[in-house]
Amino acid sequence: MEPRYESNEVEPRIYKQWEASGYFDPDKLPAAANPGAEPFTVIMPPPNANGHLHAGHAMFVTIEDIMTRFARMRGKRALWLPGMDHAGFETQVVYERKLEKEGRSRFDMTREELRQEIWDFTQENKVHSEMGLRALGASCDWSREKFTLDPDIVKIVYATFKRLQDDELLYRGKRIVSWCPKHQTSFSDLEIEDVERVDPLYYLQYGPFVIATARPETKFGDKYVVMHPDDARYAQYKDGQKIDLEWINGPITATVIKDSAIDMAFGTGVMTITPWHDATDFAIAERHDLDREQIIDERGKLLPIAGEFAGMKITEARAKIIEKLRAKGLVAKIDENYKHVVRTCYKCGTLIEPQIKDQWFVQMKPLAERAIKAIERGEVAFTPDHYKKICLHWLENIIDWNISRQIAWGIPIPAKLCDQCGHGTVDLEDAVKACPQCGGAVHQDPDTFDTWFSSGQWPFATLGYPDGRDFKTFYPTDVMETAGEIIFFWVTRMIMLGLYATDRVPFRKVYLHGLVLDAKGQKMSKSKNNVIDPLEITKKYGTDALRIGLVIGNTPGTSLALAEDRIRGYRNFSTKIWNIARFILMNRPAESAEAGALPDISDREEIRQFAALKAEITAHLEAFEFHLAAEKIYHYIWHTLADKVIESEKPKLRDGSDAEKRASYALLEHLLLESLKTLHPFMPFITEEVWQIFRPGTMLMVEPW
RNA sequence: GCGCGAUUAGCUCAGUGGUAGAGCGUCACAUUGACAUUGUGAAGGCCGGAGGUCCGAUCCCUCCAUCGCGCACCA
Repeated sequence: MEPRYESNEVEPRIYKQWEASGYFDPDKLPAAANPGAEPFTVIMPPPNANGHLHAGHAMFVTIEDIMTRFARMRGKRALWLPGMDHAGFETQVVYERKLEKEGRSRFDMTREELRQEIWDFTQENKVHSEMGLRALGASCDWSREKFTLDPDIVKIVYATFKRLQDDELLYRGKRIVSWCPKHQTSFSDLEIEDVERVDPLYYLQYGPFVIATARPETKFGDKYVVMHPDDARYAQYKDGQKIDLEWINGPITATVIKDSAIDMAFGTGVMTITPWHDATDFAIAERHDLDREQIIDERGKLLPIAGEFAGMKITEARAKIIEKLRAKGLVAKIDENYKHVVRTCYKCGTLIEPQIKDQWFVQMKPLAERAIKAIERGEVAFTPDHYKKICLHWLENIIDWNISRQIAWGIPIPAKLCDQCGHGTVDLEDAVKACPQCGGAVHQDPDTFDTWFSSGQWPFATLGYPDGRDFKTFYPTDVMETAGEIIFFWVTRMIMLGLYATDRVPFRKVYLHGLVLDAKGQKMSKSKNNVIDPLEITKKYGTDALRIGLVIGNTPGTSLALAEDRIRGYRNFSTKIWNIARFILMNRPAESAEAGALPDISDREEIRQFAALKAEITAHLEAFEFHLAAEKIYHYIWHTLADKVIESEKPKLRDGSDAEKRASYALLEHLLLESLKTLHPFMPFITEEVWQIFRPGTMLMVEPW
């Protein structure tokens, strides 16, 4: 053996050997020959094909690889199916930033040009990410790799879309949606971030009433004045009553509306409504069948209805509008310290401008009900357990899902829209030539799907639902391992869509890991310049050191501070293992290579002790207690095998009889090989390398656990 | 507002109904040894606060505090 362990030499060599062996493919495993072998399936959360791997990827690779390797060694037909995500909106944002740096803009390109450029961009990134996963030791089956834009995946997504329409769970309609004026697209409720702010609250004189608003710039079209039906203060005003009054740009006639959504305790208990730009107001307008007018355009600028303010951005218009209202004597008072919550784009922080738009919505309640039942019945179990409650709470309060996005990069929505009435018709075969509603001419829906609509179908789509052989063998999958952060975006939707499409849960267990933070416990971000590149750590200390460093001391669901010190400590552990192996090999009796040459040492106390430890570790792995399993084998190898057993055998190895020497060697070799096996899921490279030095021609990855 | 999580050694975190553990750091001693180091040992914690259950609570229950995070259409 070399005096030093060179991870940079060993790791790529070992990985190639594994890959060449074919054992990543469950059909080529020794277990495949055994008809009784249980399948074990993990579908990889596909990394976004828009950038490099980060520390979070190293975390998921480590945990999923541990699960997969453990299952494989236990004789299961282990499948870990890799993939890459086109990541619609996320990728388009990344690409737009790139364009911006080059002095270009997506608004100067056709959709087709943009799509082609982003396609090339993702294909390049995909290769980087795939190499990164290999460097991290991922024992996934590359022959089954999927991309979310693969034609077979798209076909399955389309079939689900159609089925949703046939089952009347899909509708297209003018609904108020969350619109980002910067990104020029609508979102679902999950892409919105609520931010607390302090703004002025303006009390405006509206005829005989005083209304409170934080957004005077939306008030141009306001012609309904709403109050609670039980409000004694306004009992004199009747529902539907007309009132003439002077408003921002001249006299108007307002109509009194009584609606119990009004909070009598807020402000004056009276408000005017702007249904086009506010969800509450929209709901009131729906109930009373009121007119809706657009005030603000898609870029966040005022429309002609604003008169002299038309064309202004809302932020600059606000002060000027208040100035004018003040001059007209319509400002009753201003509360400068009004604390409220505003909705912003999760990506750019721009204020969300609600707009009424025609979008595709999935009616979620029926889907959520099935998911709730499945979770309550324990058909899907969560680690850590408290995520169960979090999921149920979200599912119980679910709202309809807007799955349309006004961006080029994504799966095109297979539908035709009517030029005249706007009606939408799902059309998978390009067969719809006229609007079934009014007979008008139709055009292709220019929108794409919310990327999560397709990712939500990932477990069954990747396995070739409904007829694929893999689907029959490997679905439902065993575990979905992913980041706790995307539980609503992804996990709950996979459960709902999986149940909907296949009538079965997509996975039996969900394991959620936390964030990987920097050494100081801060979230990594480019702006803070504290991003740790896992591949650099790997080069410096070895992948094995990084992997076990991500596992020990990390419980499911909690975040982990990644300190380089710790990884260095585990690099030292690699060195320790190497030296243990060297020492034992140095003491190998000359003839031991021949079978049966070593004495039987199975009655030694050390053997029994190890067997007991192994049983504990196995139980921890079954229970997803990877941190305990890893710490126990780590501690055993260093502080029992090296510090105690080897030390106590040294005198016999040096001065004992031949028989004693051989017995000592047999004991140490047995304990080392068993330790390597137990450590392999955590530190696959060094364990494989050392194993093959002792057992040439065999492969630890497929040794029986 | 509702909910969830956290609070344990200097730091980062495990853990258990029976006098508290790891890694890193600190200190002392040893060691050229299988060990770009390692070994032996030490210091260091009223296990956030207050009640309760129990023979016994860091662990279970209640309340509180602080921090973090979700969810929430009050203009």
